[in-house]
Amino acid sequence: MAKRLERDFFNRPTLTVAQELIGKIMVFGSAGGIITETEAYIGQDDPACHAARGKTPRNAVMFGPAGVSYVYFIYGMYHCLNFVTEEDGAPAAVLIRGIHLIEPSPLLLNGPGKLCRHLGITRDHSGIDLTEHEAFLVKDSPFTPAFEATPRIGITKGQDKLWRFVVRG
DNA sequence: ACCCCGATCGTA
DNA sequence: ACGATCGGGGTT
Repeated sequence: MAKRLERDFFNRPTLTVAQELIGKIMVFGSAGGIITETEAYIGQDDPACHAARGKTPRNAVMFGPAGVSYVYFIYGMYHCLNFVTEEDGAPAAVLIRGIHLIEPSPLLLNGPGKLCRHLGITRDHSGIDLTEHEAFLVKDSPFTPAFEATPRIGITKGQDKLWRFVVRG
């Protein structure tokens, strides 16, 4: 039985967490699957990070403790799911861009908007402590897929950084 | 009060 | 490669 990832997993450098999340299992209600694609967004010096221009009501949870969900609404129609990283006070998070769903039926959810749409994740699911919630969590797994690093998708600033991690093949 | 733009997606 | 789409965050 795979073990839940605790706060000490998320409370580390964001690039480490983003890479190690590849292959881990996310559980959301009755849905569960393998994380296949992530992106790192790190603090004030990352122009693509929502927290680049300081704390606002929207990005406030990024400034809080690690292991908490951060869901935002974008393009007037999509939601995107992140996991907060780094120590309390340091704004950073990992965007979950892809999941290979296993339960209740196999399905590849590639793309953060599609992922949230299919699972029914909205801003109501932002600010949830994944180390405490009984039906929203991340579990360890026996998988350690090979992955590659690329520029992040859909951003106009910070394209020089190879902070997207995606399963190879 | 309001303006503007985006961590997207699907089709071409 | 590009246009549809539009809520709401950030600033006035």
